[in-house]
Amino acid sequence: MAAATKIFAAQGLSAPTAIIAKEAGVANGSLFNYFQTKADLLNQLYLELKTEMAAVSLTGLPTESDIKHQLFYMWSRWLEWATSYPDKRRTLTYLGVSDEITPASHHAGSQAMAGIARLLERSRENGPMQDAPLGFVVSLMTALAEATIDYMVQDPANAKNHCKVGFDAMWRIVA
Amino acid sequence: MAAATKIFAAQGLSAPTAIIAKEAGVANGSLFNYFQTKADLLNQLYLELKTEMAAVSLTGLPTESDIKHQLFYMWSRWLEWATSYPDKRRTLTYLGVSDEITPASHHAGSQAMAGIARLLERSRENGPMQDAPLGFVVSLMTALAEATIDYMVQDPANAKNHCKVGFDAMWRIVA
Amino acid sequence: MAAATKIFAAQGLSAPTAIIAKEAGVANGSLFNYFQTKADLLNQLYLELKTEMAAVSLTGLPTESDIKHQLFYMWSRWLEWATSYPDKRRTLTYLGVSDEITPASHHAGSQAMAGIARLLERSRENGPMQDAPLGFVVSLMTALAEATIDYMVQDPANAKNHCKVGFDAMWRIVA
Amino acid sequence: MAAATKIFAAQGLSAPTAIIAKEAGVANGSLFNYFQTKADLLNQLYLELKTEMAAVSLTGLPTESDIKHQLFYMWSRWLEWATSYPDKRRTLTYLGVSDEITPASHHAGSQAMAGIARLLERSRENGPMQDAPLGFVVSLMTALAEATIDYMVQDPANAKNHCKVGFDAMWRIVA
DNA sequence: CATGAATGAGGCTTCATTCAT
DNA sequence: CATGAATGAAGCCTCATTCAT
Repeated sequence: MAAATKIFAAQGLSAPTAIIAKEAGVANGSLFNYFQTKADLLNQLYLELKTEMAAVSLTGLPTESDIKHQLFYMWSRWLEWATSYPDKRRTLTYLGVSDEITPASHHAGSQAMAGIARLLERSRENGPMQDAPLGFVVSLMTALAEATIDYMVQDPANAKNHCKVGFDAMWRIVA
Repeated sequence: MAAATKIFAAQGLSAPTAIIAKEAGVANGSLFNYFQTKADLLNQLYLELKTEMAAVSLTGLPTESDIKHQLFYMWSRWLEWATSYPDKRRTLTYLGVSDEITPASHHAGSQAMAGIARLLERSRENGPMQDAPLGFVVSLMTALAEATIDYMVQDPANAKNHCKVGFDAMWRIVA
Repeated sequence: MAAATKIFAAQGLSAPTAIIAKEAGVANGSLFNYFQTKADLLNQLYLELKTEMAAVSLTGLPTESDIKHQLFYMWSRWLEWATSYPDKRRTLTYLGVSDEITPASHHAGSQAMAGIARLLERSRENGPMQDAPLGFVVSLMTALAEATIDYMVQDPANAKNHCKVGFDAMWRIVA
Repeated sequence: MAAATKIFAAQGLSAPTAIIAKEAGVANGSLFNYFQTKADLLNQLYLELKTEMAAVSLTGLPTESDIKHQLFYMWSRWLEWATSYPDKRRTLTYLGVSDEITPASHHAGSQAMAGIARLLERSRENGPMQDAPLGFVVSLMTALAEATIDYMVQDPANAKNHCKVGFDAMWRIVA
């Protein structure tokens, strides 16, 4: 998985399985002892990365603090993870738009983000988006996060500031 | 170009050039009389679609109205274009993340959006993002637009409403 | 087709398509411009050989002679064809028992043998097998022909005699 | 062996050894503790089935009866065995035409049929094929048996009748 | 400039066989 | 003697690109 993440990040999803196997230090065919198909590998990797991202973002959540602080904590961890593991982040981005990822995987991916969605649900209570579908709000937040990450990666010197600016923008949307 | 747009939207960028040629009603070799390579086709298509999108969004801009109305006009045209030509939009999305698109093309694509950027520049004057890099603000707006389009396509019955909700969110970000 | 016949006769149906292409003097991939699939090649070859075999066996049939002479003429031509083109015959034998050959091809193959079946139908009139299903009689005759061919190939010096002995045996079965 | 027979009958001789091992309930590597190579397995299986077939056909032969009755007894047992164990029969057919089976195995297979050949030898005494090579006569009989079996399998309702009709045809050939 | 057959490198996948445990 | 993960050669097939007509 680590090898695949690295190679996909560098070469895109069209990278040959042979390269991944070599990176992993195993033989060409060995890869297919673990994944029946390349598409299988893509789907499992998608789910793993998505799950890890969500899990990391919620680990150590200060549940005692007020909701804005909690949301900011989650947001920070998310963006920190994405900028700390650019390969994982880039690969996850590729996978998210790949047509090899099945609807089932996409659905499972959304499930993994349920915790984040719940946080957002509470954040928008009484806010201007209280009547919009929650899925819509999640999509907007995700889009902002992605755009912010891009900017942080592109201009690392001010990463922390961009992170804050992105969060404030997001907060203005929901609350 | 039209044929390529249609085929890429349906099959992804890995669609064979032969299929595109057939869709266009020409011989498979003829395609290479117009584009030296497949990557060439991708880059030209990217630029064409991006330019069209930007042009459409600004055509008929009510320059006499206040800035918020102008921004909403642009936003509406953009999202209307995207939902009216789902093939163009989907293909443009694919192209946007493809590693076949050269930095030069990406740069030219940004140039095409200069008009939109100018509008946004004026919108955020004195707003909470007045100090952020303009490129960042454009990225956030683009991300919101994409997410909103996705939702409009997914739930066409309430498309108009989603469009408005998305705009209001965007406006809260900048002004 | 000729190349495939030769190679399959020599190496069995598991012969690589690359070898066939080389024998035909074309590139590896060119084969797939003519046959979508290796299975496709097998099926088309099966039909071609079966049809040729049946056609050759009936060409110049002495329709004025009595039925036994006609049957012997057909039988002789058949066995002559098989021994003259051992590659075709061997490949046809392989194809006949391959599970790559579709039921549709088998059916079409039987159709090709309709002329031979008609001859046999007339031969068995009033004979001991007049009440058996015609298909059964055809199968028995085919089986005898195959066995006789094997013997002719194996002992070419007496091929002509084996041919006659085989025919007499067959004639005793039907008339 | 039983597992191999079943799997080969269902999937052809190209069935993976791993599937056979699984069917046999052993690890895929264990198969190679008993057979040095897959070809080895094929050859041993060929011999076992051929031997069983011949042995069954001759068990309980009514040696006191006249030769025609003995031949019919043998014929019936043969065809009964083939229709009772379609997997064994089908696998034996595949093996018979496989190029993995060595000449030595083919020879040993013929040896196993020596008893049947002897019966046929006596049957054709003074008959129309008294001067033909015995091997030829055996081949013709085998061919008829195979064709008859095919028909019995295909139309089981009249199997017994087809068996008798096939025998009568064979008898007319030799006596 | 159009055509479309030919090319051949390269990708995914299978599977007989090995071998350390 | 059993296991089963690992191997890597080999096969089928795809497809961007060329080029003679």
